[in-house]
Amino acid sequence: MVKRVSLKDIAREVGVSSALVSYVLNDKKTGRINKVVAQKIKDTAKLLNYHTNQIARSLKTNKTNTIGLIVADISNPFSATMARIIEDEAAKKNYTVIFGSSDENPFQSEKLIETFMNRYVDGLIIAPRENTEYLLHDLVKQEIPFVLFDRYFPSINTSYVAMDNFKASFDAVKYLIKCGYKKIGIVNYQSTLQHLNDRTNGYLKALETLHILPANNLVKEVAIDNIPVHVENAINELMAMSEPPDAILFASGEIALHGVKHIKQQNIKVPSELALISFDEMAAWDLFYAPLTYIKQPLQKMGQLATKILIESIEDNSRIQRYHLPGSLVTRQSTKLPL
Amino acid sequence: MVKRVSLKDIAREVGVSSALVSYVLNDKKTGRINKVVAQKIKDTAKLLNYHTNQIARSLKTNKTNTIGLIVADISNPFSATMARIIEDEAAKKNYTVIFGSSDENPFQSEKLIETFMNRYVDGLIIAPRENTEYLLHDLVKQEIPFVLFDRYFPSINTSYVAMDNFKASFDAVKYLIKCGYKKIGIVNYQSTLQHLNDRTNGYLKALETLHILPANNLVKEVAIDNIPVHVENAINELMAMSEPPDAILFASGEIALHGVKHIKQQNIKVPSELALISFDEMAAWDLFYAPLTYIKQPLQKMGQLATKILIESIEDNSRIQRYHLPGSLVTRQSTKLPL
DNA sequence: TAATTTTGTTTAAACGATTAAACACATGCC
DNA sequence: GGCATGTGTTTAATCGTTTAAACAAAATTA
Repeated sequence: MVKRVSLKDIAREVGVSSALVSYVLNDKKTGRINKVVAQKIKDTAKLLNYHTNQIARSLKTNKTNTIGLIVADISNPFSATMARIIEDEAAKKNYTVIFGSSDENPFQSEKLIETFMNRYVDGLIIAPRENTEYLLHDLVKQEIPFVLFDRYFPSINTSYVAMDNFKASFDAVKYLIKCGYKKIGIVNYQSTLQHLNDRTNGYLKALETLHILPANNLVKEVAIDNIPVHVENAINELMAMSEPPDAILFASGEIALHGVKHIKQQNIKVPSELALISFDEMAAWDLFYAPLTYIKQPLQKMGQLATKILIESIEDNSRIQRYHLPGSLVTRQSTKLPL
Repeated sequence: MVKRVSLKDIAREVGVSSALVSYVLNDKKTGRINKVVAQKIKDTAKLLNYHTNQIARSLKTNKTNTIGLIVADISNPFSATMARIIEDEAAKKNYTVIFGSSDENPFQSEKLIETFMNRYVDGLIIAPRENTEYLLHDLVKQEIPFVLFDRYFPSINTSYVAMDNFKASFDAVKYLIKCGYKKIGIVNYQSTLQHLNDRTNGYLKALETLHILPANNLVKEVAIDNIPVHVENAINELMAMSEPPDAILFASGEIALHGVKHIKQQNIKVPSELALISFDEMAAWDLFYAPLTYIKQPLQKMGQLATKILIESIEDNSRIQRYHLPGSLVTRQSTKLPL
């Protein structure tokens, strides 16, 4: 690699000390510096194609202007979209993003956090996986700024940005009932994550509120170790019931993807035999013969807010902020029109 | 933020110089160091929860163990999948990835490269956008290791990893002909990018080889400024011809997505009235009533190879390597069976 | 004119690691 | 006993910035 230009090189060229060059290029002490000299320094910097060595600056200032982003898996559309929004928001404020996929694996999460800390990221944005509270407690103790998004732990004293999953679920089920569906099932992950439980709870609350008996066996929870198979089984079990559901709420896009594939294969007619609603927006919903009604997460807002909160807490050490943003139900042909 | 433990802290604790601590923790001069002292240093490091300050190390060694990844848009599935593969491969070799989306915008590309260089990334993996040859020439001149992927410029003397787009297209068209289709159209981007031209060229070559007259107006090129609308128009034009095509090859998943949506809306029957093949694997293909036949890119191999080549050229300054990896055609219901 | 203030710039230490070279001491050899 | 060699550790410079403090000269004030 070609040797890069340093402050010293500019200083030598202009015939001043490198301190002065630093002051000029950082617009400090502007009142006192000779305008002519300042201009000459700036010109020379441009001429020599000087660029700050961020590494050296970081070492001195203890600030890297870097955010670490930890998602479940950057290759899934939800994470990727989030990454893009965070990237843009961070860039606006002059931060760069390094990312890692935790793969729903606690060791991996720990390793990522360690890597990021060794690189002295200024803060972290994390979609935490199950059973990683201990890691977050560590972060709190070390006073490292971080913000959770999508998922959160009520017990941990930290900022987060999530959708109001309870209400989104509640509203979706209310809509199904309004359409005339009577037996509504849900397929969710088997998980202790609060945001997923909120989805089931919102579903149950809606049934209760609207005086529909929730049949226990209409709630299916699938293990994350082999989603396609578990989802198929869940649907088979639901449809094999003596009184099978007339509508299903899928608690994530991933679950719905496999669910819809299977339903299509089984020739179950949507929405006449079975109505469907899914969490998350996906391109795939549009290609199904009955485009899915889905719960749209406010990704843009979530990403921007998370980034904003993080940078605020990096820069002003501000207080904890928690948001449950409203989702919106996008109604389409996988559900009938309301009665 | 809580003060972190440095080499000096360990040195003080153990009662040795920080140089010795550095030697021990980096396993250097192992032959000469007193085993007892070495162990004590290691124990103390663990006890104090010491972690190398990568910033300081980087400043001294001029090595950041960081790779900069520049994709068109991290939120699109192709880029995101690639990012994940590169992340994993890089992590294995102890590199971290920072990413940026160029948005098919040359200023943005330039800015990203600059940002990454200021952070002294050890090398770059780039899916370059149109008209950015000048940036890459700069990188070559500055002797910064980089590898292109997906896209490449024949004129630039650099390593790259791409699919053999020409052959993939050729094979897809050959397959369509084998199935009995006679009038085959293609919808591609309007672009000077070699890998996209290869797709059209492979298509043309296949028609020529198999003695099918290529009708010029069966080749449609859409501007990237408003893909959905341009794709709709292209399909409308194709289908309004006196002898409309009986098969269409979509040169990207994005184009196909909008194409299929429109075809479905227009009630054109697939594959009886119109057969479809798309580049790229997408979850959406499975939900269409006639799951798409598609050209699967060897993403895993491309990502791993690109990362491997980059790290090699960072570490051993190795020579240029260029790969055109074979794609594979996954045949499904959007094309009839071969005659 | 001397003291004080202002203006413009430099000095030097620091951030936390790496590493060549120096050093001190022990051991082996003739 | 003297010299070379080996063993174990330290010294000190360096990477490229930032920044408090010092300094020198010019301008202002008393």
